[in-house]
Amino acid sequence: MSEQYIRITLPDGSQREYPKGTSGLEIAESISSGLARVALSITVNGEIIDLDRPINEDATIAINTWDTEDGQYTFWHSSAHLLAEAVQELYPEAKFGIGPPIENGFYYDIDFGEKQITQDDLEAIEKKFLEVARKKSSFERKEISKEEALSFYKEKGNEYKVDLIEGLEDGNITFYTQGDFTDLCRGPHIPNTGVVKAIKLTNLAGAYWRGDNNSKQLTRIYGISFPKQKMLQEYLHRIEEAKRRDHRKLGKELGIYMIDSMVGSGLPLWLPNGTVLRRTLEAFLREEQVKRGYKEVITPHIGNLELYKTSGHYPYYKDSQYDPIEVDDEEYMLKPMNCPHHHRIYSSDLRSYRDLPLRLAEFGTVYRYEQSGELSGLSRVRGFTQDDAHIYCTHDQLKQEIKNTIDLTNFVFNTFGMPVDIRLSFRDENDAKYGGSTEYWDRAQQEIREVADEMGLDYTIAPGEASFYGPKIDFIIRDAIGRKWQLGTVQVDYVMPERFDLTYVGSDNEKHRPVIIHRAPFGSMERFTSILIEHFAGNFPLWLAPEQIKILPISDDQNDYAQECATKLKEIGVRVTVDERSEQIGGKIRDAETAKTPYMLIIGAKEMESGTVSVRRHRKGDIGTFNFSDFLSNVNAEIQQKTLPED
RNA sequence: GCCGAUAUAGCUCAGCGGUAGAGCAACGCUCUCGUAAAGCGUAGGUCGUCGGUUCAAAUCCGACUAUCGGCUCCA
Repeated sequence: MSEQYIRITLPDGSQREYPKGTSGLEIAESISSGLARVALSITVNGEIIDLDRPINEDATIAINTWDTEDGQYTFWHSSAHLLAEAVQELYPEAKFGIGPPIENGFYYDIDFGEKQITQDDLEAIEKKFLEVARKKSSFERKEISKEEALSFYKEKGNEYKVDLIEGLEDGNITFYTQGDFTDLCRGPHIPNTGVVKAIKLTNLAGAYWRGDNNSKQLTRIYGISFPKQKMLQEYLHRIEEAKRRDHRKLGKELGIYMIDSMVGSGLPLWLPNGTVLRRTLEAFLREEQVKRGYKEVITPHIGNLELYKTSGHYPYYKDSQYDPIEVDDEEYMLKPMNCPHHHRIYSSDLRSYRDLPLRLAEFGTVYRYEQSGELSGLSRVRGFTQDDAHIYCTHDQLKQEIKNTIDLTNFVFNTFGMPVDIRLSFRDENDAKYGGSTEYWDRAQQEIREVADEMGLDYTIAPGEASFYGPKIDFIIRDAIGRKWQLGTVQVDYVMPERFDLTYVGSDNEKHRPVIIHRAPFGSMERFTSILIEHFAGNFPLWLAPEQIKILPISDDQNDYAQECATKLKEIGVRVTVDERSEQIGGKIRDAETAKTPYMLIIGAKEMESGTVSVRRHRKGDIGTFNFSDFLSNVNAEIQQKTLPED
C-alpha cells in the first residue's frame, strides 16, 4: 500500500483507507453526515483525541458520540473548561486547580482567594456558563514549551498550574483556548461549545490541593451538563428517585435504626424491625457457616492494649481507635477488630495439622474512632458488628480455603441478587504502610490472583488498597446515590501467624506456621443492612421483611377469625399482625402498603364463611382468594426458598 | 479533622425582627365499612444549645453540637 494512505479499522471490524492526515471529523463525515453532526471526539488506538487532529498511521478508531463513555468524558471535560471560563468572567481573581470529568459530570477546583462562594452564587455561574457556551467557540489546541507554560501561569500568579506543569515533561505540554479562556490541558475537547445545552452545578465542596490534607483547601464546584435540556430533567428526576431509596430515609420510615445524639454519633441503635432484619441475616449466615465447617466463638468488647501492640494494629491505626481505658495500671482498648482475640484462641491449645483448617467465626462488635465528617447513617459508623471469621490452615490448604470463602461470599450476594464488583487489593511501593516480608506479600498476592483466575472471576486490581498485614479480595457494591462501598472481604495473612507465634505440628512432628484467612461476607451488619435497604428500596423479600403479613379484617366481626389465622401463621414462624383498628379497609390497605408489608390478607364475611383469605401482594395488588391452608403452604415455601421480589 | 450547607410539633415542612402555623401521626367520640387516606373534636413546641445585638430575636451576629454534600481517612 502507498505510504500516502492509512488503514482505519472501525468498531464493527470493517476497514477503510484514507489519505494520511485525515481528521476524525472527515472520517465521521465519510461514514455519515448524521454521525459527523453528533461526533464529540475520536478514540484512536485507545487514546481519545480531538476530531480535528490529523491521523497519520493505521489505526483502530471509534467515533465518540454522547452515547459512548468516551464521548461523555470528552463532553464533560469540555464542560469543566466552560465552567472555568464562566467563573473567570465573574471572578477574575479566581485561580484554577484541576477540572476533570468524573463518572457523572465534572468538577473544577478553584481558589477564590478571600471570596467565599455559596450555593446562591451557583445560579449566576450557571447563567454565565450557558452564555459562554452559546458563543459556539471552538477549542484551539496549542503545543507549548514547558518554559512558556510556566511563565504564562507565573505571570497569572497561579501556583497550582505551576505545580502541575513542573511535574510535566517538556514537549508534551498543550494549552487549549476556548473564547477568552486558556487552560493547561491534555485534551481532547468537543468541536465547539455550542453543543452543551444544559448545565446544573450540583454541589459545592472543599477539596485539598492534590488531595493532601496538609495543603490548601480549594473550593470544588461539581456540575453535570447535557446536550439536551430534557436529559438534564431526566437526570434530576433519577436523582430524586434514588433519594427515595436512601437507607437513612427508609431506615427511619421502616423503623430499622436510629442515631441519637445523646447516645453518640456513629453509634446506631437497632429498632425492633431492624433487629428482626439483622437477626434474620445472622441466622442465614450462621446456618451456612455451620454447613461449611465453621466453629463459632464469642469474645469480649475490650482487650488489653498488649494484644494490639502484638498484632501491630495499635501503631498503624492509633488515630482511628478510641483512647485506651486504664484499669488497675493496665490499659484496655475497645476492640477495633476481632482477629487478635481469635489468634489467642488458636494459641490456647496445641494444634495438629489434623485440626486444620480451623475456622473460627464470630459476629463481633468493634469500635473505631472514625472522623466526624465521615459518619453516615448505617454505612459509616463508630460501632459495628463484623460477620468475622479467621481460618487457620496449612499452606497446602490455602488456595482451597480461599476458594471456599469466595464461594461463600458469592453465595451470600447471589441470595440477595446484589451485583458486586470484585477488587483485588494489593500493596503499592510505599513499604512503610505494610508489615511482614515482601516475600510473603508476593506469595499471597500470587495465590490470590491464581485463585481468582481459576474461579474465572471478573476482577480489577487496586494497588495500595491492601491492609497492612496482607492483600485482600474486596466485594464492592454501590449505594442508591452511586457511591461505592466495600462489603465482603477475604484477606490472606502471613504476618499475624508470625506476630502471635502461631504454630501447628505437622505430620513430620515438626512445628510449622499456619496461614490465616480473614473473611467477612457481609463485611459489617450495619453497612450491609444499609445497602440491603437501598437495593430493595425497602421492599424486602418475604423471608427478610420485619413484618411479613398483615391481616386486615373488614369489620370487627372478622377479628376473631383473623386472630385464628394469625395464630396458625405464627405457628410456622411467620411474622404477622392483625389490624383491628376501626378503619375502613382502604385505609388499612394504604397503611400496610406504606409500611411495605409483603402480604395483606383481607378478611370479610365471605372469607370467614368459606375458610379462605383474599390475598393482596405489596406493590402488585389483589392476587385472588385462596384456601387458607394453601396460602399457608405457599407462604412457607416462599420463605424457605428466599424468593426475591419481582421487579 | 477540613470546606460548604442545614437545624421549627413524633414525621414532612411553612413562617425569616413585633410574643409560633399546616398536613400526616397521636389521643377521644361517631362510623363497622370489600382492595392505597371516613367524619368531628382534643392535645402537642423555652423554634438544636449557649452567648451577643435590639425596646423587641424562631427570624440578625458569634461559638458549640448534630445532620447533609464533598475532601482526607477506612484494619
